[in-house]
Amino acid sequence: MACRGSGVRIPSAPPESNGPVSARKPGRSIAGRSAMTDDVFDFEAIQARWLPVWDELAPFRSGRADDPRPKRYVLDMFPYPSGDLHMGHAEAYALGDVIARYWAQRGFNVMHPIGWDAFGLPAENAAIKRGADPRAWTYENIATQRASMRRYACSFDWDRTLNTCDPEYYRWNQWFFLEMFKRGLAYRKASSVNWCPTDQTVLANEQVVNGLCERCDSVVTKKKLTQWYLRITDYADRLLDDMQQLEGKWPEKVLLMQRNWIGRSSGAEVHFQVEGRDEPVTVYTTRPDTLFGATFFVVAVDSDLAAELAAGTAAEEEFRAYLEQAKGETDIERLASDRPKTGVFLERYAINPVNGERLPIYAADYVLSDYGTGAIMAVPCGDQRDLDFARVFNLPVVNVIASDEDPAETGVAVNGDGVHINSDFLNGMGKAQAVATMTEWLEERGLGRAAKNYRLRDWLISRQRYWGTPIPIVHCPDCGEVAVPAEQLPVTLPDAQGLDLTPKGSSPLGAADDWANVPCPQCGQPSRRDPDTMDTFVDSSWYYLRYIDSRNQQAAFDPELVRQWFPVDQYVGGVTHAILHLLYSRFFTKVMHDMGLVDAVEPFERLLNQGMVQMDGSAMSKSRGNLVRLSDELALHGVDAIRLALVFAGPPEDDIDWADVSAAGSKKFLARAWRLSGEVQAPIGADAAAGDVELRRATARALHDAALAVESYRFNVAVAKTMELVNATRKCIDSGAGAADPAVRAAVEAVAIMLSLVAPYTAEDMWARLGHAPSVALAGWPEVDPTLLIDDTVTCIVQISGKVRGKLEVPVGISAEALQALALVDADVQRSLAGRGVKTVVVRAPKLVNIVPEG
RNA sequence: GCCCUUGUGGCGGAAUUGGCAGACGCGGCGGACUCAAAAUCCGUUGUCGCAAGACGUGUGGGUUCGAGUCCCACCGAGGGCACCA
Repeated sequence: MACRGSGVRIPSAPPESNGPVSARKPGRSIAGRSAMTDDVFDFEAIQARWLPVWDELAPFRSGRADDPRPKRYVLDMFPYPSGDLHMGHAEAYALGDVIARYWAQRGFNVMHPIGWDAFGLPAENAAIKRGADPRAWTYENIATQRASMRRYACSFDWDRTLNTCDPEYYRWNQWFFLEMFKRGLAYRKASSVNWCPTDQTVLANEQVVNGLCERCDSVVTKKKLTQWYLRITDYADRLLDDMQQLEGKWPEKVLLMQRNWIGRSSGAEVHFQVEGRDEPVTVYTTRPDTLFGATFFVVAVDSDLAAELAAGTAAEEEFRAYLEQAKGETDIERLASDRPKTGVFLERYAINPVNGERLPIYAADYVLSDYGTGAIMAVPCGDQRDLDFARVFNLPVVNVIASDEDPAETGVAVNGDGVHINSDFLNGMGKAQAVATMTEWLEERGLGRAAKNYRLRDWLISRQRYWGTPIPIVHCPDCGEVAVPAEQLPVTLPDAQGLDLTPKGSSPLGAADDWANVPCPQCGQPSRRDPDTMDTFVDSSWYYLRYIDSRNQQAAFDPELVRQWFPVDQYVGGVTHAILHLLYSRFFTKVMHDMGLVDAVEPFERLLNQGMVQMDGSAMSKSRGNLVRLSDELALHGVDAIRLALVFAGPPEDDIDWADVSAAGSKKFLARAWRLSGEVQAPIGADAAAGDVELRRATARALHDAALAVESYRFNVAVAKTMELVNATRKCIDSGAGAADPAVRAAVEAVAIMLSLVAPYTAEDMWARLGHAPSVALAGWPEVDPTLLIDDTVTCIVQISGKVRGKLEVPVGISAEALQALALVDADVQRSLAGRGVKTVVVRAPKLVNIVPEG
């Protein structure tokens, strides 16, 4: 069976000097010395053999203070403990592990932590459904995932784990919140907020996708509520400008999405007098140059200004009805495209500051109350929305940008650059000059000024749910909002026992009187705790800092340790978090920088977004019936084969269709590689330089190429290079220098080390069979002799008019003249030239000659 | 509608950035071993053609001695943004 040809010997067990290792090898020490047992790749036995060894050796512990190796922080997005790990986790963690293990092999002190994002709605909802305690349910799931992760054998430092639902963790959420509160970065305000009727809680803007709740797809409605916010808008410019240093290190797509989300625009504020009102009304516009084209004025229907302007006018009743109607609309309805414009004339007029024209004021729902000032000057010739509105209400259109088409006729606004007309002192100017001139004109007269605006809103963090971090504020009838003193932190969650967790629009914590009733920390009179909990994105906005010092009882982390490890060198996770989590984390990092806690201003040096794992073209899910269970696949093919299959399937950023992946093929390759380790006959330390030079070249090339591939995220290519080396070694043993050649040992050792990035069990077993002590994970990436990367001779391609017509084997150092001469006398070339003369010859020595014939 | 990304064998995907297209693997085909199968191993596999050869990287044009790679136009797929004044 497995014995092929001659020269196959029975491989010996690892030397006894390995002590604890050989003692742990079932089947090998007892009856396992037959060729049959030793030459069969038994992944279950291999997994069972090495897991306990690794537990003991802990090769990836990163906390030693005296570690002289340079640091590298590799971070995987931590999982949500909603059940066992699935295929998506398997891919993400396999990819992150390749990077972490590679840098460990390269001699870095790699910190590769893992923890659990353990607070949040899914856990709570699942708990409600089963009548279980969310706490018990969460910790059970964490235990399950933890066991799965251990078996999945990522290079995690198990000394650093954290759960965000532990009081020792969320205590520091509360501490940060209070630090922000002190600095005016956390504040409470009444505002119209997004409300999910299913989850019965408010949502941040970022959690509303196309008018639907990001988690449950319910249609989101609006509610006027007083809630806690974090002042992320204070950091808008820095969040935007600091992205320059991420250029080329983060996916362009993510940077673009963040830029769009922040949505900075520049223009001007313009003050308009309103008849019958003392104070002018200010509007924001990106096109102050089109002020002469303003023919009416619009205020957001749900703004305070609209109500004020309507009060006491003949239009008041109509306005009220319109407001009611607008309030009842969901974002879905409001944002529907090609929806006709609606509005109400308020019987009031604003005065255009540049020409004194009276502009009728309308209330409309197409103007947003929370962007800019909630009021706009309407320029129908240049703005499509204003033009649409003008056409519905028969308002005049004044063209201020020269164009062949008349917007009033065509219904298409002219919104680009162009020569200004009908614009008095701007006539004849282009856009840029006109904007500058008008802004200056306004500033000189106190009628306006240059201004910037953002799409980004402050981050609403209150949630009316149980399973989260309590907001550490006490509401006192006299003192108002009072911070819980730092020494009283954490404010722990009350027991869920006896609380009604079903969503009902107010926080379950508010009903826990024993918990909620406290004396005011300032004046001592009876007060109540804030009943809301924090958005779980607060938890994940700084967990990567806590890992650095996760057992610290005195502080969130030691700034000195953070100085050593921060920022994260490589972050790996799904693109689904391109806006929310990454934006919030960047914000937190900047706040902490301002607090003097961290040096860095950006948390994540490099970012890799892995794709999703699908099945038959769509996302795996139980309801679709196309769910591939990770645990089944692991049992069938083994951990290494699944990891290898996922890494080899394609570029990490691309989606993987499990239907296109061959786990069986991966297993076959691993067995093939593993078998080599039993055939090596040269002793440890044999001088490879004395071995077969072709195999030595192949080994050097493979190590070199695989390293380059890993460093540029082309992990699939790194695997292919490993496969090539296995093939070359196989060939060398079977039909070349033979198994005793020292180059064979060097090649197989290189295979084990390269394989250790993707298939740690197989690699470790190979390493032991080669006679080495564990762990292969820290064996070190072999030095490559650069002279082996350069061949003595190369194949020179001879082209005629760009088509390959001949090949020459030439020395690498050949001169262009010699090569040209050689090419021209080549028999194949002469035949193809068929007597035609030579016009020009392009020589790129030593690899290419291109001959251009005459005619 | 606007912006971005992308298009290579039956399939997943390679190609030192302008220099042998299809590395590596899956699948297929042929063979060895086997009573047989599985496993394993060897060979083969872009298309057309018996062959020499011709044609081939979504389509059409262009630049170049030479284009998967650069430029223009179009077509298809995926993603982001979408009343943000």
